[in-house]
Amino acid sequence: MPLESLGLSTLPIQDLFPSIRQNLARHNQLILRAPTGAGKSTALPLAMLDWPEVEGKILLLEPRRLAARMIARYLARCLGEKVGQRVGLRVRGETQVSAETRLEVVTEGVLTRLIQSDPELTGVGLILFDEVHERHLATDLALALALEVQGGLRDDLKVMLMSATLQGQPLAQLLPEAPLLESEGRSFPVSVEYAPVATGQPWLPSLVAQVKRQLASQDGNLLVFLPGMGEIRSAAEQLQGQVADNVDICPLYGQLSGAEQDRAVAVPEAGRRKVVLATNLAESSLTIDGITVVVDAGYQRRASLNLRTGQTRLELVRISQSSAEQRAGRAGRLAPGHCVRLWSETQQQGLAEAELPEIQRADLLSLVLELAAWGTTDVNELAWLSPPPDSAVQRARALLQRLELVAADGRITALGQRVHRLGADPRLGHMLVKAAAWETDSKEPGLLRLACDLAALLEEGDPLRGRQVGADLGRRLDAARSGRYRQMADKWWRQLGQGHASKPAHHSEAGWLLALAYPDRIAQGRGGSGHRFLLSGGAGATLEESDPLCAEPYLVVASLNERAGQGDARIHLAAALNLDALKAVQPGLFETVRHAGLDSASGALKAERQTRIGALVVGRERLSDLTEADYRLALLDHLRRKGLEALPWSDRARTLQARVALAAQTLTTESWPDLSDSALLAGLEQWLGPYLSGLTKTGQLKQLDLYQILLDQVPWQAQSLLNSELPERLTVPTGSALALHYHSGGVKLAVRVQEMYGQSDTPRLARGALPVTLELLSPAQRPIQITQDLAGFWAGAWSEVKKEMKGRYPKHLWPDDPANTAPTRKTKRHLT
DNA sequence: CTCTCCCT
Repeated sequence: MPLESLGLSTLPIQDLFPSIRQNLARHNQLILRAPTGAGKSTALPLAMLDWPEVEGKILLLEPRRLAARMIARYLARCLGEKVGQRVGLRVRGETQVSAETRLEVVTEGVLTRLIQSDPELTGVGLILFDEVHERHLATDLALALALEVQGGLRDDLKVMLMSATLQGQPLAQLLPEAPLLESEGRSFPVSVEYAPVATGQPWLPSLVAQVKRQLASQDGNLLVFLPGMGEIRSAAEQLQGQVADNVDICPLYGQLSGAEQDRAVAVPEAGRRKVVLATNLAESSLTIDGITVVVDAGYQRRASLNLRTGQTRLELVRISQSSAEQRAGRAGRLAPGHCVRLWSETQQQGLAEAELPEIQRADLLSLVLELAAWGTTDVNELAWLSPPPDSAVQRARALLQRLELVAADGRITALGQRVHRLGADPRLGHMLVKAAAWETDSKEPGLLRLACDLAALLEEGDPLRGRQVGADLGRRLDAARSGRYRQMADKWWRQLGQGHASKPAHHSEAGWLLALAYPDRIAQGRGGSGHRFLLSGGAGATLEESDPLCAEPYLVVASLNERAGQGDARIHLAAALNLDALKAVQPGLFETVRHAGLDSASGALKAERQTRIGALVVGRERLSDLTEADYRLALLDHLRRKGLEALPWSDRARTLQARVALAAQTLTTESWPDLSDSALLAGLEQWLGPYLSGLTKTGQLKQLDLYQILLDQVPWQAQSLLNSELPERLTVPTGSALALHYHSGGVKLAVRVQEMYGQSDTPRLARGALPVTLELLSPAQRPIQITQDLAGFWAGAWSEVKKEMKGRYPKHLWPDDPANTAPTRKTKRHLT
């Protein structure tokens, strides 16, 4: 069809059409760089409907539901049709496709599901990935699966990656055979001004001043990029009353209602101007028309998984160069614009080229379950733009196993398949399926309905966010029973709810239900000031001190945020937990262990039977039948807490540690034990345990001969090699056997220079692999020279040293050719 | 002083 008739005649992407067609005829992979406004997600897919090079259906992938819906509507209108005719739409909760549909606009998560249900993607000829540069987790996963389909089952399937920028994106590395086509965008020049904030100064006041300056000096509307809601509110307060009457201040962030967002996006009435204070939302998700000036603070909040604790933390970080460019571009969509950056040109060079892709920093629980549903237990089997980090994959798999969604071999279980089908977060999905089963078994009505309400609340976000109402989830349940919350909860209830009550059980059941989703976030009050808690996963967490939940001995924490550099995480959403109720339904969470330990106050040994949930001790029973094993365990426990320094180290034992470490590097024909501090601490029970027999008090640890115990760890053969090649002492030319000083990097010998006469070159150990660092001393034991090259020293610096020594110690012998002089410990008088 | 998305 003629594009002119669709009002798309002037789009830059058209110039590339002949080239795209040629390449589609010859290749099944293609990379297209096209900035905003080129027409890559509008004119291009429409034109493709008529191209003979494209057979079958076209899938256009969008990262966001809103964008997918708008594009589908726009394209259908261009064809004079409704969505669901030639142009279809498939997003969560909305499917409009028919037999007539040739082009389906879908979100990335939907493609993943399509591939899982039909791995051959029957009828699909081409997949267009839009906005690949944003590198969402869903993009990377959908792409990896699509390439798997293409490589293994469908070599006729065509895949095209479309990205606004290639800066820092490994697209060509992943698809080395794919031709790379580049299109111009359609935008106006944006002048960039660097206005750095003085070091050590808070940046918000500078930003407010800049906004006022730009309002005075430039025409049009301003878009200001800030990291979060808090900064936006504070900036709005500082600007209020400080700007002209015709200027509106419009906050814009995800948590605002649709109407409030619309106000920020709308074009102001004639004679009025606006300042939009926005988060990252305005960088890619929302377009605001009529912006001529961008003021960029240069920060964003970014979620990353903390591998140590398994919690996600939100950090304030600098944006990337690529992101800064996208933000600046927002000023040049309709006319030439201006951008002020609150950093310097030097700092600009220091910014990362692109954002770290989500797959490299996010919690991978969903990703690993999606892969298991597809049948992959080894993530490295797939081709990734950036591979998911092993450590995060292992953590995700461990939790999925704990939730019984995957088996020990990594395969998905029947329960896992049911949870996957729900499309909920795996933790919440587990809670939903178990709640349905419990309601059936216990005949207690409304458990499933309550679980559905809780899951919707946690997936869609806190309806009371930002208000000072404490962390209690119960207070939010009523606020989250309408609108989108209701829609989601109803969907799950329909999937699982046959024969279940439609009225939710009481709030007080929320605690144990949530423990099904968050077994690692059961919290126990730490006593003392009352707002500090310990989590079953081992980390600490705190409530606001005024929060009524502080009075609860146990909580389940549904949402918390670690703060970089500060100790405990802050609890945002939690429910009180009745431990007895939890034990009745989830006895498997509780484990019983015999624990022996030394009372830190009295030093006396005590043994108890502890009931634990992960790191929490929730019950204790004193035991009186102490055994030798108890003493041993208690002493080991004591050492683990105090560290290796609590052992009676001698110089000789420390030296042995260093000798064995050096032996492992230089004498590789033998195998050597790892006697490093970290290995010793980790393996305390194995190497030290046997020597603790008969000891009953910490004071008796002093009796241990650590040198001998460590030496016992070295096999006999290796011991004799150690003694010959890395000896404790070295015999110098005078015959003195001097102590060698071993350390992690090598070995040193301190010796009076006169004792080295007659030695022509540096002595070497470990079959010559290790030169001895010589610290040559004056007759008064003062250092003269440190060298690993004795021959060089004799031939070079010695003549100067000799002169100085002669002046200071005239009674000693200072020869011209020390390498060929007899060594001595004495003065000249003794020689004559 | 909680960023933003997504799920047959």
